[in-house]
Amino acid sequence: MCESFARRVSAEVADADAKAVRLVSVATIEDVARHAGVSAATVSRVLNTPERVRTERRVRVEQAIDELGFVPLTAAQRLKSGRSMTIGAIFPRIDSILFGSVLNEIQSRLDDAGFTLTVMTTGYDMDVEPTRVRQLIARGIDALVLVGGLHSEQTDDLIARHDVPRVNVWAWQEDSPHVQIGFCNRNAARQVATHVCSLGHRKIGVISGHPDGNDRAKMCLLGVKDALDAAGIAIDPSLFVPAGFGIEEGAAAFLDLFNRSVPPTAIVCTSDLFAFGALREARRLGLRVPEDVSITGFDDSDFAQITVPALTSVRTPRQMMAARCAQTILGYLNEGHKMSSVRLSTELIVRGSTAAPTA
Amino acid sequence: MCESFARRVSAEVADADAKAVRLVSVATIEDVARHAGVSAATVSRVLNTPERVRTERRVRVEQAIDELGFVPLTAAQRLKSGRSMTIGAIFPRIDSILFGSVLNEIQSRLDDAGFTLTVMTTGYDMDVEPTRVRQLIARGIDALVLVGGLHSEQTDDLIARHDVPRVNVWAWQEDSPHVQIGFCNRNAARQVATHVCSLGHRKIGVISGHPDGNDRAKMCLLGVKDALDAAGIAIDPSLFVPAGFGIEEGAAAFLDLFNRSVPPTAIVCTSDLFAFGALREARRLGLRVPEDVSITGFDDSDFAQITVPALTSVRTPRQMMAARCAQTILGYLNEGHKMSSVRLSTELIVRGSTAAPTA
DNA sequence: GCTGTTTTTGAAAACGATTTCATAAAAGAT
DNA sequence: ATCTTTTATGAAATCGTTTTCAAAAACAGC
Repeated sequence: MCESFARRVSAEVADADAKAVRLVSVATIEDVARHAGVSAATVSRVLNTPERVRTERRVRVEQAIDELGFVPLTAAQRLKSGRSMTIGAIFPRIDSILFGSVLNEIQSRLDDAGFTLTVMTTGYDMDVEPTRVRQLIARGIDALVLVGGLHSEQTDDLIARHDVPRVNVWAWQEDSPHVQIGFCNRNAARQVATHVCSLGHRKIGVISGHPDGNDRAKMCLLGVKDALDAAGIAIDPSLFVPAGFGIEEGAAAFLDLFNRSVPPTAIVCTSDLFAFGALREARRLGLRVPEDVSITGFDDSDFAQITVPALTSVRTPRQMMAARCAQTILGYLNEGHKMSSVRLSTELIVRGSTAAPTA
Repeated sequence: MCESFARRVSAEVADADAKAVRLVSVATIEDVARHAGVSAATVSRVLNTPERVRTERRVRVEQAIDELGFVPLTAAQRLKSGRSMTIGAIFPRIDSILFGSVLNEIQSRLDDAGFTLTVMTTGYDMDVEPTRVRQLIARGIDALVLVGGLHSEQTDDLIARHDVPRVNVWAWQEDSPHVQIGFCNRNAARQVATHVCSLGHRKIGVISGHPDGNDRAKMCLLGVKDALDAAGIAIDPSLFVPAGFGIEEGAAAFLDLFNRSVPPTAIVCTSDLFAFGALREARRLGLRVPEDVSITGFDDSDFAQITVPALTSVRTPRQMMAARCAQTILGYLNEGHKMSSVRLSTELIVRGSTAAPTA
């Protein structure tokens, strides 16, 4: 009944003194039509195809819209037109220097095209992903952005069944059946690990994300192993320490590695965050970087330049990835262009945190 | 016609072999009803009030829902029930170590309660705010989160007219007419500036965000001035350098300040990012911190601990703010509890980047 | 001024859920 | 077994837009 009251009030207002409209609720398109003395259809046309409404009436309607503060509900639009002008994205988290900047870029590009981005997070828990997909589908998203190439069958199934255009970002694999806009994590990790090997390190610790359910972490590990193999270094699984996301976790993993009887001379981290934690912990332990231990990051975040020493890392094309992702989706939705995969390249950035091991 | 085809296919499937359902589009509640041999009303009840449906039929319906991969469209729900289960938030940006973590926390708390957060950004441009508000209102948000206390008249008006519950975060001011959950920026800035003054600095540079249209920046500047006043230091406007958001901008501002004939002995930054940039630039210029120049940050981000020296900053209660914000909104929406303002406190964290000036 | 064409317009039917209301079925009381 | 009460169910109205379709108005050409 609260609602019917609101509607009644707004109707009264429409008929009465428009100047006095304030703090009054929701006007519908019918209210606007009545206020302007036209039909609802005409109001709708003013909103969507103004060129097919006579100037004189259009102006009158626009005025009415203004006076009543009318905002058309997307829910009703969605229902009738089948498009929600919303793109969904499922990311491990919103924060983190990495995801944030990508989301920001995607969002602002979609915004410019009149689309809205709705972001949901998994907190790195693969099991909640199908739920998120369902929530987004329920919202009628016109397309979906996922992080990484590996997703549960349930996720894939839901997306396929509902025929939602889909783009995977942040990964690129030869044989993926999906549209993917990203880079090869394996290759990127190999780049930085190769650099460390070529400096002469033989005992190399690795701090990575948990590989289960995270293909990026998995691929990074493979890349590091590729490099070790190529350098003829035997893989010692005990030197591979998985860590949860964050600086503290990186620090803890570093401490773990340096509690060994013979600690590594270099630490390869598959995230800058881990490396920051490692750097901090190294300093706390009185270890000099890179003299006592070399440390590398992954992603070349903004903060890689502000540490002492600055962090050797591998630059991943996040801005470009975001831009191409938005562009691909918009091209498909607006122009009907086929979506296609894009493989972006990564670049090793050598800074002060790596050096040859001291004999 | 594409749509009617899809509907036809899904109907056929519903009648035929359900096992074969794959890559087929959207089932409606009617399809489910037909498939289960019940009415749409019953399906709706299974979804919303399952306890009022006989077990035997409920199971049949649940099975049908599963087999058809039915997901109810929120658009239709919104239309009928008036609630969208969506909360809107308008932030300057999604990335940035600060906003990201707050958004993440708000989002995950709302998620737990079945609400979705839709974030829109302004890029620090006040002029686009009304547009964002309009977009969110169009989406039928049940509540809105804004950053800061100062907003355009148009923004306030739209929100009021549409009767959207509103919470301002990230600021707290004595006389605000709105619900605000945050801290006093002025006070926080005063805390850190007072610390610098009490160390004996007399010539203090300030790097802050642009104060126009940004009440947080404005309040921070006032706080710094409060401290200088209290210490009996004359305000020198030329030492107040506004900067755009980011590390680079902080570095540039620092450089500007140190190109003066008599550079300051301490730099107060109203954002950790500025301070990181300043630290980097100081190192590049061969200046020692804190011996040659003291530098302070604002917000105590995670990275304040990993710089060398670690950054003196003022900790702002971001997690708590996010948590209370979500809690307040949920309490109002779900339980009807009146929303009320919360003033959170800040804490000065002294680390290695500040010291007394060397004579 | 009349006819034929084009442009504008409004009435009404969707879109896909929820919800009311009346009826049917089950349970309980005697 | 019958009557009352309670619980389950389905038909139909509804939410606020868009869109189709047919009618009305404007415009042209003669």
